[in-house]
Amino acid sequence: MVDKTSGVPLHRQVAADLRKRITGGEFVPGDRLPSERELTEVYGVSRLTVREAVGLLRAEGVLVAEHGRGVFVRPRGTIQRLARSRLSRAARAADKGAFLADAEAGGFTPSSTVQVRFEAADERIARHLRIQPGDEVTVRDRVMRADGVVVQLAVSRLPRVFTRGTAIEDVDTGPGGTYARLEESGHVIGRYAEHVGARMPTPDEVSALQLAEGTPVVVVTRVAYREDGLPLETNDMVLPADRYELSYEWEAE
Amino acid sequence: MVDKTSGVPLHRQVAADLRKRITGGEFVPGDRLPSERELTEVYGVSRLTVREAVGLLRAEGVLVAEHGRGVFVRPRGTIQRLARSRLSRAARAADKGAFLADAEAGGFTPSSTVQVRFEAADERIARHLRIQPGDEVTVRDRVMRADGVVVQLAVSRLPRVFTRGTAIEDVDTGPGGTYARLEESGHVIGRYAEHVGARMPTPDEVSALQLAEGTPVVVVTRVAYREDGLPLETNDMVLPADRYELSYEWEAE
DNA sequence: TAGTGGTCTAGACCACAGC
DNA sequence: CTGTGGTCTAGACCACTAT
Repeated sequence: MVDKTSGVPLHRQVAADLRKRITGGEFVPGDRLPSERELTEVYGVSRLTVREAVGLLRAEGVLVAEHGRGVFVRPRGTIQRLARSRLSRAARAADKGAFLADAEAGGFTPSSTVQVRFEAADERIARHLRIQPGDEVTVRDRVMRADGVVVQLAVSRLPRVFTRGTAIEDVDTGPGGTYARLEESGHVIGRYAEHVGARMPTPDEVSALQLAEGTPVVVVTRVAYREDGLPLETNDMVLPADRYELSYEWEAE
Repeated sequence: MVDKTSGVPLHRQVAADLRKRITGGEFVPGDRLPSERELTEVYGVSRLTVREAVGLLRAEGVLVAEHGRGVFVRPRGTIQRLARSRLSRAARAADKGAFLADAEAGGFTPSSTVQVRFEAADERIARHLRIQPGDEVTVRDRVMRADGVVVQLAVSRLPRVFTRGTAIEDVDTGPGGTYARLEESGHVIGRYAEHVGARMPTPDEVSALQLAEGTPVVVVTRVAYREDGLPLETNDMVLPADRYELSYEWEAE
């Protein structure tokens, strides 16, 4: 039950109690909670109050609701680990782009859909690529799937001067992907930088990535530089935070 | 207004319209929206429906509500960039730990509160540190502030065999911090690894970091290795995602 | 004091899942 | 068909902010 005189909002009391029962092991991942109407009787509050409590825990990523079935303790998903080694030249030589290398490591069947288009660089892209805003860039928009489910969105942008006449402007870039084509054109990759952040997804991303409520997205912007330091490509990746962990390692100093 | 026959839930229609008006520039960050009661008249729906719409946009991090004042378009915070160079030995030689180096780069006044305790390693820590679960570890629990506001939580753990008799077991580790003391004891850092993820914060983290609704946290686990590959330390950091961006860079191949 | 968001109730109907 | 979560209304009172 709840204490209606404590001053603590009832839905917070209910949420706290459910959270405690879940972390205490009374409900384990995958379990169905009592229905909302049952919880109104258990706690002696209205249905809206129960729904607000459940809503808090959904926003925290603790619970997921399934229409017509019930409210469940969210099952723990499999974490896919991405290490920087996925960008090794050795992997490219073996005909694999970064995502195919991930797939091999993760043991899933990869597929992806690509759209190619051309646009004018906005201010952020221009800064990353060290070009002028408005300069033409080649844009490769990819939706990546593992065993059929979308797991990653990636938008790659290159100054068009580097892609004209290459397979980078085709949907299929051929073995080794974009980076292999760049190196064939004499643009040898010298350095990578990745900028990592996180935020809540847009509604578009929620549907594209089939995100459960309370799931943030990890946003990675990778910039690939030529050996002389000139930026060649930016790649904006959006990953569901509950399915990915990124790993970086480096020598001290 | 809304279309009550379209089948699309009213609160989603309201949320979509508000989102469009915000991205369209009708409301800019910091602006106050019309009150909930005004919006009920504008859209011709009940107050709960308006509140559900506002709730969606709050969960997305688009809006923030202030009790008694109104609902506002969330102002964009300053992004603090963390690069791996903060861990350079040069910075340590200049008497600065990683956080002080960040502060200098970011132009804020740093302060922090530290608690030291000892505990038995759990399974995850044991795996990272390559010790047995139950082995004693020294735990340094830090709350870091920039200009007085909490910006980062960090929990550092080291096998106690490396810290006994050193200032690492004191609240004040002295110039250069934990890593400097380790190196003085002959444990020279050879390599770092960072594992990066994101999730929604726990209620404790929400209050400790004063997080606005719809703000995920970035979770970084850093492992520092000795030159011979032996793990020396794990550091679990929790950062508000709206205030941080992490940067990593490395040479190709 | 007036206006704001925060909380809560009682009740209703709809859409979906599963027997 | 029953039970589930999803949506919505009308109305009420409380807590906070600003004037």
